Amino acid sequence: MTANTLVPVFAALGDETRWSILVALGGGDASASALAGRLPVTRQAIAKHLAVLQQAGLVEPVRVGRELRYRVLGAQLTETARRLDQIGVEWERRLAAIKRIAEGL
Amino acid sequence: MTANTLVPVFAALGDETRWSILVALGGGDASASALAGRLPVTRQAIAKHLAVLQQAGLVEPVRVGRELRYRVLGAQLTETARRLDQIGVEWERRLAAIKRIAEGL
DNA sequence: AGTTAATGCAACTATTTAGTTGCACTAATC
DNA sequence: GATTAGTGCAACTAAATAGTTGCATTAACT
Repeated sequence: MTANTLVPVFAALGDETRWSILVALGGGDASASALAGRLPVTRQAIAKHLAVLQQAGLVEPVRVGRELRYRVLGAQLTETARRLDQIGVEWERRLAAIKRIAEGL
Repeated sequence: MTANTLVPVFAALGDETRWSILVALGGGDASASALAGRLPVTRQAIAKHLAVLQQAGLVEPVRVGRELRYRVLGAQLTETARRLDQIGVEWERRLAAIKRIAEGL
């Protein structure tokens, strides 16, 4: 499921408007049209952002009648966090190792 | 120290070239010139990327003689991961709450 | 069936950004 | 002191991206 490459996820999260969309979605779901009513951008702009978010696996479409709603996938956020943490820890470990060598141990 | 707003950090991490720079730095430190020898981009491009990474608090400059080296701050990565995880968990919690309501409980 | 409200697609603009080349400056080193 | 290796700054190009408007289409509801 989450055989995701990290970079597009970070790229998706690196935009203020997309965060405001995620926040507007909250724990529920909403369509691009509905979101356009709450945010200061057009529906089409929101639709593009939702496409980016979906591509990154951060959001999932749900058909409800004639409207296409989206909901946030919190699991993808925690999964990304897990991997990022692992990378960070690894970096600290390597840095510590190098420091040890530099100190002539 | 890490009174960072998350968005610039994600934006910084949302670029393949910047990851290759982080990887090239590894646990050690290197100057823009040194990195230019290992990566398929010019020194100036790398310098700009390093500026972005520094702005995001992901990298730290270290003066060594006449050269300006940079080293990865793994702590910032783990800190970011911590906050991202928290957000993800919160989202799942809210989603679960809404589901409970939807199921008429 | 006709109207309405939603989505989908396309073209266009403006801004940002990744990358380049070129040059001036400065600090080591021989 | 001359050379060399490194940084800093500036101008420029090309590509990506955020945003817009406009129109066609389609599905729900009276």
